[in-house]
Amino acid sequence: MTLFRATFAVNGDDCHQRQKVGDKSIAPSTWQIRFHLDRVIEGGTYMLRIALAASHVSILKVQVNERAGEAGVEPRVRPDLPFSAGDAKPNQERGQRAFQVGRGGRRAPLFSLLPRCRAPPTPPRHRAPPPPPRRSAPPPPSPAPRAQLPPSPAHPCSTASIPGAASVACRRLPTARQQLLPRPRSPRANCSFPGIRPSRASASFPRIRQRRASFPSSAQHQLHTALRHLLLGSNIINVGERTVAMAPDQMFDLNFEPVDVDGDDADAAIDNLLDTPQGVGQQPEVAHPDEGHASSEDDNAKSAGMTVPTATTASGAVDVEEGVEVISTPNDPCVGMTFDTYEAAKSFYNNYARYKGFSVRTDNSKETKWAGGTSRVKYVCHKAGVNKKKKPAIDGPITEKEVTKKRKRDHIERTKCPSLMAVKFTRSYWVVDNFRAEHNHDLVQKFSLTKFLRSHRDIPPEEKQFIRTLHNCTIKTVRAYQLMCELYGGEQNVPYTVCDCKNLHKSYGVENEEKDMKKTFELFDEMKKQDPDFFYDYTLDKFGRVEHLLWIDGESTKQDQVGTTGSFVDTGISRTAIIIIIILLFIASIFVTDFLLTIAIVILVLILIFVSNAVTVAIRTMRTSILTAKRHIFNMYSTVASRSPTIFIRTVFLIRIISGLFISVFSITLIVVFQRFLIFILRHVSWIVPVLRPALTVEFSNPVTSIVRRRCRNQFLFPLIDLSSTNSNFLDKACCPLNCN
DNA sequence: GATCCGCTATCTATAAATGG
DNA sequence: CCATTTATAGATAGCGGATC
Repeated sequence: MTLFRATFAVNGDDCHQRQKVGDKSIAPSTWQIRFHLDRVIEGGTYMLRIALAASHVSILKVQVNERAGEAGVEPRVRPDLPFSAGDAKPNQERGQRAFQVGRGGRRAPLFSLLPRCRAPPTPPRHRAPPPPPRRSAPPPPSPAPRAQLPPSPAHPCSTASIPGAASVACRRLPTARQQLLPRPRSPRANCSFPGIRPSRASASFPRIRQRRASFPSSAQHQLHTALRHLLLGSNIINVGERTVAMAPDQMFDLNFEPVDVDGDDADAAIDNLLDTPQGVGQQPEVAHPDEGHASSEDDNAKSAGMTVPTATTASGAVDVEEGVEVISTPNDPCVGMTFDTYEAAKSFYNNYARYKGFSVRTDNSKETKWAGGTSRVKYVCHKAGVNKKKKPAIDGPITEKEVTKKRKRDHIERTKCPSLMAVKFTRSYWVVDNFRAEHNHDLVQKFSLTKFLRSHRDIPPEEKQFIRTLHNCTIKTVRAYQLMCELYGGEQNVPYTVCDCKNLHKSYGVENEEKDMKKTFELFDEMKKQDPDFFYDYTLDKFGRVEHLLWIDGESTKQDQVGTTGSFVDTGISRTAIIIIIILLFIASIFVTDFLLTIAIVILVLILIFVSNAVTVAIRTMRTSILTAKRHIFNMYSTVASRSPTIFIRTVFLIRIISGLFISVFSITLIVVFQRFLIFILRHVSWIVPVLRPALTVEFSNPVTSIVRRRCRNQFLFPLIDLSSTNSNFLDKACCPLNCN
């Protein structure tokens, strides 16, 4: 039962900020969450789950049962739990516990503290042999026979939250039946090793967990320890002589009776709940020899001063401490290894490849009739095969394109690398039927650099959502990436590049590409309701797309000051431009004796000056009077006037040319009257609009290519477009009365 | 006949250079 | 810093020969 879930978009202002009390003093703010429970089980066990994001040194203080101490109300916290020095500061009065995190410069890693959704566990088709006992830590006895019943569908995890927001969620303790089910810890069950016990470094090397393990350990360990004590201390784990925990993937309903589990599982449950990588911030776990190996290559590399991953590290963890990378050691693939899906096989091989320092691609796949689809897939090193032959040079004259300097591109030189892993479908599962480990090229030795390899670059879904949220909050792409670097503890830990963020940002624009016109017209309709004089019209091309768009706001005709307000039609003419034209005419008459040539030169100058000026005025008008929101980070002038010569404003063109010719003969007053007369005609003589529409509308693009139009729409109308999700109030801002401040 | 293997052509998605 | 462009990687399918 999720009681509260906060997001930046909806309630970003609900962040727990300090409050000013009086002039100088600052007091912390407090959230109080009340659980309205219909049925409370006395002596039951309930779990409070907290996600915390802090950018500075922060103190988390949790108080449970504020009525503790009152008559008939028992305090539900254990005041006798020890706290590690530096990890937590107990304040045990009235059941309070306070923890300080983020101290020492390193900030609490964000995502490692957040709950996440897990996919429903896939029942393994091919069961792994029982693992032998560990040497270092013998496993506890199995509490109950598992996997006797088919796994129940996982409850939809509703605890996923937008990063950066606090969330409080509870989960249901497992029922007796659920305890008999295989614990969906990881995709490890999707893989089995013939003759080899499945290790934590096997196919259970989930990418997301591996990535999360790359957070720095110090602050994470602090918070982990703090929350661990909090959970252990607040009657979560102790019921009688047994400890109580929850299944990691089961929702916790406060109205269900809790079920005990053994202490080790409780320990693991909390580890899983906190989503903290094993061993991070603790003594590195010594891996079993079966789990990996420290090859002679590694030793050689070490002796050569290179940083190599070692086998004696935590599972899946990569940390950077004083320049030394620490990662886990996945098992090598071997013939006979089985997987549920070929995607799982690829994921496993990809993780192995990242540890080794190469990238993976799919070489080819074959289909057979009996399999009903792909039956064999071969994954190879990214340097397998040979580079494509370049097309032979075309005889003939050298074109301009060939002369133009070509871009520098990354080039992967394929070396016929023999490394591969082939999996074959055997009617029930996928089995590795071929594996070659040797490479004929150098591998990436430093683990943190492997993120640049193609197959290892990825932005996890939750971080995509986070970046999108940042983007909607006007945080630029590069800034968002810098933030992620900060959260990861350094750019070397971020599993993607700033270029990936840019491309992700670009994809957001593509999503809205088909919505912009609809949103624009909705906005225009709204504006028309508020401004009865507002007028707009449009034409469609043969494909039904908006070809021309015209709008006139009501303020344009009410302003006496020509040239500073108005719409695309009423762009007016600036007095500065008039002076310039008179000077140009004077100069031209001095140096050019031919009358017609003089007129031609003047017309050209007029076009250049007026069109440019008109666009400038129109852009300024749009910026100040219509697009009132703050998300206008685009260079309209360069878009319309400089970069797109196909775009011009016919209306302005005609009006300005005619006006400019009149300037040399008549007074400025006549021009103003003429312009206002045109506008009056446009607004009040209905039949003239369709007649003059082609000349009175703004040409946005060549309808064939639509590139210019898309560019113009993306930049010019983008603030009107992205109305989804977080900026739901943007429309209200944009629809405020025109020329409002 | 089914399968495997190597090679090539074609298409698509995208990384990243480029210009404004 | 952003939108646009474009070369490239990767995916896919097809073909022919070899092998079982």
